[in-house]
Amino acid sequence: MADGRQTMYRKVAADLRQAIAEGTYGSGGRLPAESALAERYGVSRGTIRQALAVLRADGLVTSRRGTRRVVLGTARVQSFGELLSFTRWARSIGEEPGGRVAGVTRRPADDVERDQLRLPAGARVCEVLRVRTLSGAPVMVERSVYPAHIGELVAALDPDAVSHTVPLEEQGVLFTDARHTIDIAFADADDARLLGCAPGDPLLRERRRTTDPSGAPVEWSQDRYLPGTVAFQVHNSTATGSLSRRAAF
Amino acid sequence: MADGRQTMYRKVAADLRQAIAEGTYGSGGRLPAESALAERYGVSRGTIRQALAVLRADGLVTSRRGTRRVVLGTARVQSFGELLSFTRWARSIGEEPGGRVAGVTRRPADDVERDQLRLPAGARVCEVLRVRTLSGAPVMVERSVYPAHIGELVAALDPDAVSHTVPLEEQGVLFTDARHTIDIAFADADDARLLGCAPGDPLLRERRRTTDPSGAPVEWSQDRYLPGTVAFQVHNSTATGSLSRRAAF
DNA sequence: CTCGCTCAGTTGGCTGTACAACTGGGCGCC
DNA sequence: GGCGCCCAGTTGTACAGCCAACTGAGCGAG
Repeated sequence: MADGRQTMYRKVAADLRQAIAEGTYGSGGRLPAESALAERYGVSRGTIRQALAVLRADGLVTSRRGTRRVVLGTARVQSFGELLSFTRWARSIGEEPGGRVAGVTRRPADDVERDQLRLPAGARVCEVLRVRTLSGAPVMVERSVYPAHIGELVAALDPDAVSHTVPLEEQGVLFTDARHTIDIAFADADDARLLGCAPGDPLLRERRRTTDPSGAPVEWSQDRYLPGTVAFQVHNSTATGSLSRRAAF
Repeated sequence: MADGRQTMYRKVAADLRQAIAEGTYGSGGRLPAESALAERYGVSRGTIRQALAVLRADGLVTSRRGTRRVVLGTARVQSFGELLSFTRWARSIGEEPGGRVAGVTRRPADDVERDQLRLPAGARVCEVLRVRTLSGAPVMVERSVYPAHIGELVAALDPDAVSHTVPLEEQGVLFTDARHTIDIAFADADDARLLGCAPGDPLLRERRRTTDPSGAPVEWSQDRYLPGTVAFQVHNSTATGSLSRRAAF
């Protein structure tokens, strides 16, 4: 998963994840007890519990007082980076990502943008309009709005660059937290032209605000996917929840 | 909420959540150190860390080695129950939920249903078709498929009952984990008739598989929302992730 | 045979300790 | 003034232990 930090609980979690994926415990089967795992890996029970919390958050196992953990499924969960970057995501599923910048505009931030990016009145932003392709076919239109200082870095990138997030991270712009809102939008003239659909056609919309390690917003993006190209999947439990349904009126 | 189990870390988490919502630390402000919170609440640092992990999962605070935690936002996150039950969700946002059963069918499970509900070949299921309303206006069509033994309980419910999940839980059917897949679907004849739209109109689709504490699937449901009525929101970070994007081809 | 009780096994919750890794500000040097 | 180093403060990781709460299976009484 490209996360080089090798701590014990990550190693244990990775090992258990692989064992589950290989069907070692079966679907609906039971995991060994925490104490047994602790002995097997030569670590304390606390470390095992940390590893299992990761799998739990990924929706791979249940956990309930009194009985051993049960395998829920073998779902492949993407790392944060794969979710954030269209390029990384496409490569992780074996598709060839592409993209073309269709427009860069610098202008004062509107009210929504000032709120989302936590900018002062009068601040300027940089908006990048891009169409993203899989194996050459247009799939998604991306409207990313950056604060001016980050926008400069983006604008300086090679217009043909497939990925923007990767070079940004190399220049020290880190993405660590994101809030996603998913609903339906209808294609405007730009969408229709870039995606090859008709104006008014429905698109799956993901709006995303991303923040850096210090909690400062670095990106406010709106991605619009052609129907039938992607779906979003979330795991959720009484113990761990990050999904909510919002009224849209 | 409605989670009566009063453990220390839950109390601390609830208290901090409220303080954040009230703006005590400001947006972008910094939380007290774990050790300071431990002293304030009279608990160990481990318990504080457990409480903060909850807020972190909800996307309320960052956390990074070396510096104090930063407030990310005050987003209201719904409990698992509010997300699972249309009725509870509607009430939590101050709307009056309604519903009407438009059809109950008992039949052999198809391949997808057998896979999702982990049923043996030849098993039968019970499908309930319902239209859900907010303040009388149709908003969503729900197609829920239950294994036969649970389907009997559902079919025995009052047809006018607003909520199905609440009485089911009272009868000992517990919902603890769910996997949601969100994309676009197009209205069929039933959808159009029940929602008052035209066949072929786009709908926001949420497919959901819910499991009980032992990991056994109890429900496989497909909900279709009229555009503009709801949006789904997810939090996500390098540390915690349960959202993924899936190819739909 | 059935019901209820007991009990070993298991996870949840909490404490305390120690050290590692990292941040940000302040201080001193140039 | 500007630069780099150092250090106090803070969170991350890991260990060890204790008890509570709960489950499921097995046993015994009726």
